[in-house]
Amino acid sequence: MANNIQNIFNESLQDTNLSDKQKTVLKASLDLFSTKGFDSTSTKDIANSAGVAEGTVYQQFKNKRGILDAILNPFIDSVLPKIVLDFTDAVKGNQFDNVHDFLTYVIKNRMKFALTNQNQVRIFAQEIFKSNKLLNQMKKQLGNLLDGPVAQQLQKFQERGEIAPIPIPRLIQFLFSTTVSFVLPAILNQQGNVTNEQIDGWTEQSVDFILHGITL
Amino acid sequence: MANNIQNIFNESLQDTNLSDKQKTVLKASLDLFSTKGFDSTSTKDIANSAGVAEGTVYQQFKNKRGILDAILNPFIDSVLPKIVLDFTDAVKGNQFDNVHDFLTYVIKNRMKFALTNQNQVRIFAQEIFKSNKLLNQMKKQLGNLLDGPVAQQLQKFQERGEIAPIPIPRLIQFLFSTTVSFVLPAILNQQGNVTNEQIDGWTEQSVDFILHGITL
Amino acid sequence: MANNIQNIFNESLQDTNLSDKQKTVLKASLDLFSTKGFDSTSTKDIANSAGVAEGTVYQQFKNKRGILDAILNPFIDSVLPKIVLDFTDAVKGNQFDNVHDFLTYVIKNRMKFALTNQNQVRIFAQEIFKSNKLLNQMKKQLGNLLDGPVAQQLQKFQERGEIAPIPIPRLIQFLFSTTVSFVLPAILNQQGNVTNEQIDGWTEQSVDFILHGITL
Amino acid sequence: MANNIQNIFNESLQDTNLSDKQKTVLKASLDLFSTKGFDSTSTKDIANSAGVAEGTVYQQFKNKRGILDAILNPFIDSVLPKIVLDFTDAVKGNQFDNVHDFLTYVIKNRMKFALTNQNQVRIFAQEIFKSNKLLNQMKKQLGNLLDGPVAQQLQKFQERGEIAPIPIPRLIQFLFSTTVSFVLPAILNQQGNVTNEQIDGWTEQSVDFILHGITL
DNA sequence: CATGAATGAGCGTTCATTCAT
DNA sequence: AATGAATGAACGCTCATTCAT
Repeated sequence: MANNIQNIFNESLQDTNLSDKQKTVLKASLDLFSTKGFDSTSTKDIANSAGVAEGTVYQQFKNKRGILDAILNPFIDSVLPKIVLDFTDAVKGNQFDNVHDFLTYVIKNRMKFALTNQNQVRIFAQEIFKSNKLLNQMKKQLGNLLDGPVAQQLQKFQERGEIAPIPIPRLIQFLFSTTVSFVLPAILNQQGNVTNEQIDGWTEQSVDFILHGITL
Repeated sequence: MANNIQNIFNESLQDTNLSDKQKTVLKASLDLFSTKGFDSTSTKDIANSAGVAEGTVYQQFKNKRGILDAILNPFIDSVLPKIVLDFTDAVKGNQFDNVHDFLTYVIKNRMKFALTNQNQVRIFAQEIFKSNKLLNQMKKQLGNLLDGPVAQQLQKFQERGEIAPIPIPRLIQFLFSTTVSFVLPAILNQQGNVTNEQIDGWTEQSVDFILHGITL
Repeated sequence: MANNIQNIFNESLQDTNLSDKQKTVLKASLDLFSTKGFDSTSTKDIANSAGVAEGTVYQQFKNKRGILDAILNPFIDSVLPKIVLDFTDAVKGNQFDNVHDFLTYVIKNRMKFALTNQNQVRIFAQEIFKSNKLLNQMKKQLGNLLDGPVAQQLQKFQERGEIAPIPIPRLIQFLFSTTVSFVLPAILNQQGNVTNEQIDGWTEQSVDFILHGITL
Repeated sequence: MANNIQNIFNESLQDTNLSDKQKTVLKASLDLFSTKGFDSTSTKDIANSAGVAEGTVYQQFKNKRGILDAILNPFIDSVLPKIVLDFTDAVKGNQFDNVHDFLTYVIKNRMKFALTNQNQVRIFAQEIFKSNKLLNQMKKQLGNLLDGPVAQQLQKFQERGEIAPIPIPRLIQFLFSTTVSFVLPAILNQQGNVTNEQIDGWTEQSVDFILHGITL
C-alpha cells in the first residue's frame, strides 16, 4: 500500500498525454514552485531548469497558471480522493479490531503520503492562502472524507465504546493536526530523507498522544 | 492581558519614527499582502490603498521587501518574544496550581493573539515557505520559548507527576498543533469576527483533548 | 475656415490632459501607424520614435489599442462631426445662391481637411476594413450628414429646380467619390505638400464633372 | 464574359503547381486575410482553417508573406491585366457605336469583377497602404490601362465629339471613382450576395451621372 | 516630506519558422 | 509530401524604483 501511495502522482502523470519534454517541464516547475513560490518563478526559470526553450513550455500548457493547475488539480481531484477511498479495500482486508492499530495504520499512511509528496504539499500550502477556489476544493474533499471509511471506522469504535463521544469531524481534526505537527517541520526544512524508522517513531508518539493525552 | 496582546503590534508601530502617512502605508500593505500575497501586491496597489503617491512609499521604506520586513520583523523580533516574556509577570501574579487552569490560560491567550493578528499570521505563513531566513528566525524564537516560563511551568508539573514524562519540546508541539487546528480554519476563511464564546469553547475542547486524548 | 479645419485635431489634442511627452507619443504613433500600419508598429518602435521609454507609453494609454483610439476617436467623434456642423454657420454667413459656388466651397473645404489629416485618414482607411465598430461609427456619422446643412442646401437647390431629382444620399455619394478620386492618390503617395493651386484645380475639375458629366 | 471573370483567379490557381492541400491553404488564407487582416492572421489560424498541419503551409510557401504574394501577385500581374486586355476581343466582337452602351458594358463588367473578387480586393486595399511595392505595381498596371483598349475607345468617342475634351486619365479616374462608390460599401459590409438586378441599377445610375452630372 | 512622471528590466505569451520523423 | 513538437526572437505590458519638482 505504501508503495501505491508513492506512485499515485507518477501514475497520474503517465495517464496524461504529456511528452517527455513536457514532463520535464512539470518536474522542474514542481521543484521551483515549491521552493521559490509560484509568483517568484519565471517561465524562463522553468524553461532553463527543464532544458527546453521557453516556447516549448507553452506547447502543452495554456499559460503559467496552467502548469500550477497541472500540479495541483491531480493533487486535489485525484490523489487526495484516491488516498481516501483506498481505505475501503484496506479496511475490508484488514480488520482493525482495536483503535490503536487503526490509528497507527492511518497516521503512518498519511505521513508517508505527505512526505513523499512534499513539493506538492508545499505548493498547495502556499497557494491555499491566495486562492479561494483552492480553499473551497479542499473543503469539499474534507467533506467527502467525513463520509468515507475513516469516519465510518471511527464511528464503529465510538459505538463500541472504545472512543470518547467526540464529534467525528473534531476527531479527524485532532488526528490531522497531530500528524501535521510531525510532518510539517520536515517539510518546511525540506528534509528529503525521512527514514521509515523516524516515521515509525513519529507515528507511535502521535498515537500515544491522541489516545491518552499528556496526563499520566 | 488580552488588550495588551491586541496592542503590541500597534505599540511597536509607535516606537518607530514613521509618519502618519507611512503608517497608513504599512496598514494597507498588511491588508494587501495578507489577502493577495506579497508577490501579487504591487506598490501601486499599496499606494492607492494608502491614499498616497507611489513615491511616498519609498520615503521610509528602501524597497517593497522593506515593507514586508517592517511587518514581519516586529512580529518575529518583538511581538512573539513579548508574548513569551509577558508570562513571567503573568505566572508570578497568577499561581497556576493545576494543569487544567494553566493550559486553559495559555491556549486561550494564544488563540486570541493569533486571531487578533490574523493578517500577520497569514503573511508569515505564506513567506515562511519561501524564506530560509524567516524559517531560521522562527526556529530561534521557538528555541527561546523552550527556555521560557511556559516550558518551566510545564516542567514543574512534570516534576510534580501531574504530566506524563514526555519531552518538553514535544509537549509544546502538541499544545501548538491542537491550538492551531482550531485557529487555522478561521484564519484561512478570513473570519474576522470570532467571538469570545467560540474561543472559550475551542479552548475547552483543546484542553480536554490535550489532557486525556480521545479514549474514554 | 480652412485654418479652423487645420487646427481641429490639434485643438482636440490640447483639450486632453496629455503631457508633452505623451503628445510626442501620439505624434509618433500617428506617423508610424499611418505608414507601417497598426499591427506592424511595435510599442518599442513608438517609444524609440518618440524618444521616451517604453513604459512611458503606458503611463497615459492603457494599451497599444488605446493609442489607436486616441487617434481615431477624436477623428470620428469630434473632428468629423465638427466639420459637418460647422457648415451651419458657414451657410448662414455665406448665402450660396448657386449650385456651382456651393459645391466649390464644400469640395475645396473637404479636400483641405483630408489632406491636412492625411495620416489619420490613412490609419482610418486601414482600420475600417478590420473593425466593424469603426465601420458602424462611420455609418452613423454619415447618417448625421444626411440630416445636416449640406443635405438641406442640396434639397433647396433641388426644390428650386437647379439640381436633378436624384436622391440626396446618392448626390452626396457622387460628391464624395469625385472628391476622393483626387485626394486618395495624393494620400496613397504620401504627398505632403499639395499646394492651394492644385486644390483649386482639382476642385474646379470636380465641380465641372459633377455638374455636367463628361458629355459636351 | 462575366463567367470568364469569375474564373480568372481560379484559372490562375490551376496554372500553378500547387497540390490540393496547398490550394486549401490559399483559400483559407484568402478568407482570413480579408476579414482579419494579414497581420492579425497567424499561420496556426491558417493551418487550422485549412485542416492541415502548420508545417504543411511551409512546404509550398517560403513564409507567411509568400502566401500573401501568392494571393496578390496573380491579382496584380495576371488578373488585372487579363481583365484589361480581354477588352480587345470584346471590343472587336462588340462594336460600341455609342458612349452609353460602352460605359454600361465597361462599368457593369468591372462591378461584377470587384464583387466576385471581394476578398482579394479587401486584402489589396489593406495592403496598398503599407506596401510601396504594391502601390507601384498598381500604378504600372493603371499606366498600361491608359494604353489599352478602353482608353482607345474613349479617345475615339472624343474624336467623334461625343465626349468632352477631358484628358483620358481624368476620364478614367471619374469612371473608376463612380464605380467604386457603389461597390465599396458592399465590400466594406461584406455583402456576399449582390444580385444582378442591383448591379444593373447601379450601372445605370453610374452611367447617367457620368454622362450628365447632376444638373437637369 | 510628498509627489507622480519617467524609467527600463523583465515578465508571460505569441508566433513565424525549422526539422526530425 | 506531410507532420507537429520544438524553437527563440520579439511582442505587449507591468512594475519596482528613481528623481526633479
